[in-house]
Amino acid sequence: MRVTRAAEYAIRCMLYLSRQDEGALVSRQEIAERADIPAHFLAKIAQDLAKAGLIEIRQGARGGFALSRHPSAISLLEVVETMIGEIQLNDCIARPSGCKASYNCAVHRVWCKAREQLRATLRQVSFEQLTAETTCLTSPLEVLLEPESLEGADPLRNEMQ
Amino acid sequence: MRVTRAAEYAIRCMLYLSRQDEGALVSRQEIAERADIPAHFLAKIAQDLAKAGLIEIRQGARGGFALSRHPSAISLLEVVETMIGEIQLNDCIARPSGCKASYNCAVHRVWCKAREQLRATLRQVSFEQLTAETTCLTSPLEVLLEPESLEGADPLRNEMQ
DNA sequence: GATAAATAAGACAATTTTTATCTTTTTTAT
DNA sequence: ATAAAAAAGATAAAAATTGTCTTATTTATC
Repeated sequence: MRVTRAAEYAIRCMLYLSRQDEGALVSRQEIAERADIPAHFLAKIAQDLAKAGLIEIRQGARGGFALSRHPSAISLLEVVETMIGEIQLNDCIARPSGCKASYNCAVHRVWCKAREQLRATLRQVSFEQLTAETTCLTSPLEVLLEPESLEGADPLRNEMQ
Repeated sequence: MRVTRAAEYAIRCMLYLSRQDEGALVSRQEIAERADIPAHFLAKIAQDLAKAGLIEIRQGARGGFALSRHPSAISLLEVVETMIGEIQLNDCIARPSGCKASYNCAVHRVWCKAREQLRATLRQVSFEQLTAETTCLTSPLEVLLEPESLEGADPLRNEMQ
């Protein structure tokens, strides 16, 4: 298991979308700039998020991304696992064939327990909760941005019908 | 955080040593063969384990490795973190500079909580406990080995003075 | 319908990490 | 003195990650 940069970006993207008005469609460019994600990389990430049913993608002029569900129904676990696959702490768990006694191994059982604890913790956290509190994308980031870029971004935002 | 192959090997090595008589010195070759670890890779791993004070290395003829402490005083966490560094679930935690509001970020706090849970779980498990139960290195592996290789390994084992 | 704006898709490259392997040196028991 | 064993470090191979770039496709708007 490794929380990759891609997963980190996915979280930021979802966080940014969660802070918009419900169902708001936001362009990839805006998200990329505001959440500090390489734009083309975000395109790939968005496709994974879309396949997982977390966001809707609208193509074409004035296209962009929008959350498929309310942030209260999206857990941190779901976003992370969409990007890095089901969390496995080690190969022994991931590939039982590599471990000659996984069904009956004490070490294996510890990893399983740790894994389930971790997943439970991440599952309990929704994006609604996260946006209710301060995050990396709230004030501290905005302070760092140029005022113009903030204003310029707004007109790009509209509602998905 | 990723439990690398090296960490997995380190666990197996420690598990193998834990199952010997207390203070037993075992050659690198024997451990490598019996725990299915590439011998030269094990040499590197052993040096990390030795630096961390987990094992003693005896050089020269009839040299080898021995546990520095009783298995009850060695936790799974200590072995894992010796190999992969202090567990961090994501970069945001590892490098606060990369996260613009880590001190005050809701996502950050979730990762911190998950991290401490994981570390606590691994800290609670000692190698004495692990060897008391079946592991990948007990019977299932032995069954797979040729009888000769099992007998041939024994004479290599002796006590560290 | 034409145009422009936006994403989709996929090839490709750079970087980093991991996983080794090999050779030479040093240490130690006998 | 010899041989067995680990130390140390250079090097290579493999895999994963992190991007970038180009071409296609889709869509809103005029």
